[in-house]
Amino acid sequence: MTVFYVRKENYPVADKKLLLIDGNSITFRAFYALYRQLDNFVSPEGLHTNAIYTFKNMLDSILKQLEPTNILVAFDAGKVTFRTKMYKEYKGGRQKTPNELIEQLPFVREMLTDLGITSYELDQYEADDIIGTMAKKGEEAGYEVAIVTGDKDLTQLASAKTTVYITKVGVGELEAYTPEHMEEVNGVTPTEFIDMKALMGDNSDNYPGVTGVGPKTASKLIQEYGSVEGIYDHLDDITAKKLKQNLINDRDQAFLAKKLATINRESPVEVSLADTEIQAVDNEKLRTFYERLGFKSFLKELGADNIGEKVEDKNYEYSELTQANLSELTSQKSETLSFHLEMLGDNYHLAQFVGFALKFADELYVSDDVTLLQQAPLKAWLEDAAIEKSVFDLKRTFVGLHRLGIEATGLSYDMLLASYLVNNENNSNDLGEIAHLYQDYSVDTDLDVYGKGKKQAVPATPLLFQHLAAKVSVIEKLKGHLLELLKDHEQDGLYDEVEIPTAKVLAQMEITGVKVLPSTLLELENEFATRLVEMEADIYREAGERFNLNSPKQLGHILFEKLGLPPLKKTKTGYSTSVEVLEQLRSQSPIVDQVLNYRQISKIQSTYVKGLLDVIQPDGRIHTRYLQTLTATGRLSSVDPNLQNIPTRTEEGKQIRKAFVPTDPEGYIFSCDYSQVELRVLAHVSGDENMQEAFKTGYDIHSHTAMKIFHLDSPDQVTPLMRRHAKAVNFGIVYGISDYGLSKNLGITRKQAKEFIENYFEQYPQIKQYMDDAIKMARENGYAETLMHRRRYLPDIHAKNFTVRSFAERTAINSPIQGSAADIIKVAMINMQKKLVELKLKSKMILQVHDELIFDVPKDELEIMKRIVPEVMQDAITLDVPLIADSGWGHNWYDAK
DNA sequence: GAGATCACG
DNA sequence: ACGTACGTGATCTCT
Repeated sequence: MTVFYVRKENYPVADKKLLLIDGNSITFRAFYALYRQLDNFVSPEGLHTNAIYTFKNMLDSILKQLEPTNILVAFDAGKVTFRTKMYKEYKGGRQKTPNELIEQLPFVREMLTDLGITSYELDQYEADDIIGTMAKKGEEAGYEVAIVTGDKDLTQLASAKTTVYITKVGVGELEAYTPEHMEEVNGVTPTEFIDMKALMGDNSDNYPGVTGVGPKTASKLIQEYGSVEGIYDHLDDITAKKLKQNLINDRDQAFLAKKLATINRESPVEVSLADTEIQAVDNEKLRTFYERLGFKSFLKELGADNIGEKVEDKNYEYSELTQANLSELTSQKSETLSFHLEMLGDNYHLAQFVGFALKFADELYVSDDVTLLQQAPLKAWLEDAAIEKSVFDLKRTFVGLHRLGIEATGLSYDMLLASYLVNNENNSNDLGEIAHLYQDYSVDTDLDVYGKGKKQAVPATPLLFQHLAAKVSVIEKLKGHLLELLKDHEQDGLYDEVEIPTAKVLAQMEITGVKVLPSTLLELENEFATRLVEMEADIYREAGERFNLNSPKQLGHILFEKLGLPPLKKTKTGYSTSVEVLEQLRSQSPIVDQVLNYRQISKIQSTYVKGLLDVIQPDGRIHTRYLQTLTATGRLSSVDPNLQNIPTRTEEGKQIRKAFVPTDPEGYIFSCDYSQVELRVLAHVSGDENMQEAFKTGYDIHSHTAMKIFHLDSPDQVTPLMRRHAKAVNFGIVYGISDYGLSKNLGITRKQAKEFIENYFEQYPQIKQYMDDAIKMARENGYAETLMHRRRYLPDIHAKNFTVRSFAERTAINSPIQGSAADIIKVAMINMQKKLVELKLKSKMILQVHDELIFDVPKDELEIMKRIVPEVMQDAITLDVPLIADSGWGHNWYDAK
């Protein structure tokens, strides 16, 4: 049987649909869609394949949506075209297309041929012109025409018979440009769109239009006069003087731009409509092609007959361990093993044990009886430091085993941590999902195996055992590749000396937990409950009715409709009632303040008082989990509960901290935090002499900045307001400042904010240099990097959309700073833990809050902790400026300041 | 399950 | 002209 890639039947001409694809544009999009996966998509022979792979996925999605009968994929032929002859700067000044992308283009075309799809390029012409010409041919022959591209230029071809589809963010979505949609978006028809472009010029194609004319003016002019020619025929009617003069000055440019913008619909294309008929798939060639590129999932799609033995077999041969045969293991020996402990659910402090799997000496063993782990020889193996163990999620494994009375050592490889360092974009912690990232489909996701929500359940034994066997096998299978990637990224040090040891420290912290007094929280609960009832009553009285205060919708109705306050800001769904808005309305009605107060107390009551009471364990302690492989910057996060956002900014909120106490009733909560760690990191990486000087001398950095940007001679002249402003600028710098953001934060005008920033850059010139370099580096490398080589990929740095690109640029500035600070405190934690053990102290590290470490300290260890903690933290790394850590202590967390 | 809000660094 | 501060998690409402 002949196989076609898409449905092929005999259609009458009227039902024929010609699909024209802009091959370069789609390949380009495909490349950047999986840009961060560049290193993971490499064929056995070393060719990058991310664009080819994504192209195929996009193609599938396009074909499914559009169901064409004929297809042509058009490619650009080369740099020299009739347009460059007309204007030699055409498309000049563009960034060079990466070689990793160029090398993939021929393979995209080869794949198309194998799939039975015609592709075509024409010397001297662009893909656009081929598409324009073929669309015309199609329309004339009575076909329905669909064009797919990532480039809005082609929308000028939209007509009653032709729809232009623009790919949206993500792989599959298309936005349909019909003539009607064009008018909605631009206010002009597809043909008029050419004239609009002629006036505006095109930055990315590098040709100018008329000075000072953007989309708004262009659209207005075209709506009025119909075309460029029309405008110049009626120049005298134009009243705006500047605009008129610009039009006169740039006349030649406008007419040239129109020629450049117009797609040539009469190109000498040698392809006929018959040539675009879909051909039979060449299965043999396609299979060879997929094998060559290492596309396992596509091979699978080709069907069982075609897969052969290339696709991984999901049937693992394993032995089931039982009480009866466990002793047979005793004679076995191995210096390394892979191990997986399966628990159902995220919270491994409480999760149900499901089973385990281990692999050593090429043998797979599985069991659903975790008590076997507590017996010989398994317990001894797990506790033997000389046996190196590979796992997925070291911390989870360590804590799980600890619950079984096993103190694991020799845990040396963690697939989850390795994968997070190599690429932290995908923050899944599912073994299956992560394996899939590396093109290994031999293990299913937990979602597929266990289901979710109410339907979550452990499957029948053979299925479960297969899953466990698959997991432990994949840990071992991908190990070499991941370790190699770490080396390539110069991340082996970060992995071995920072992340792996951090996981062990965190496991210890989580297991220790922190003692929280329910009695203190219960007292607060009563107090707040009374106050909340009173506040509610006051608000209802003021509002004249009862309503649900927690519903922003109902509150918005009361404030902005019933009471007639001015709605200052809107959200997607209605009026905004956020603090930002309410603070501005304070003076207008007493209800506003009442609502603000209510909100504050209500938050503390539900999230902290009640929330924490619910998670105190029978041992009287709270055991959070730190997520080590989640954030984009390398920080930790804390969940179930989050102990990194316990209130500190308001007095009522702070009360919560009184419930956090040391184990020893006479002991101390000891807290030590880095002073201005992010700014110090910035001073270091930027090498800015003025800022370094400030830190070296020990000035108050915000006052120092105030002196600098307000041109003062002495610190005495700095007013509190100046210092506050300077502080906001310092923070803003770290976030990748903008005048708008700063003005909003400080409630000043944009102009003032701009001035602050300009002064700042004048005074700290190397910081400006750092910011520019950070963006440049990210553009060149595709990622930003911390002091310890932690990466954050920033594919959006190439985005055309200003907002999207700007966000990536700010991230390029911020991530190395925030991330390096995160690296540093991790080192401090490791050294601190080591020190506690070395000195045989009973004090425990119990919490980390980004720049702060908190300890549970017995009474008689306070003095030594006061000496060693700040010292260890300050010595975690040597920078060009000193690191300073300040300590505080007390009989509860509230007093430890 | 998404959106709004607000707690932290 | 574009429309913004960087990084998180929990709770509540409402569809």
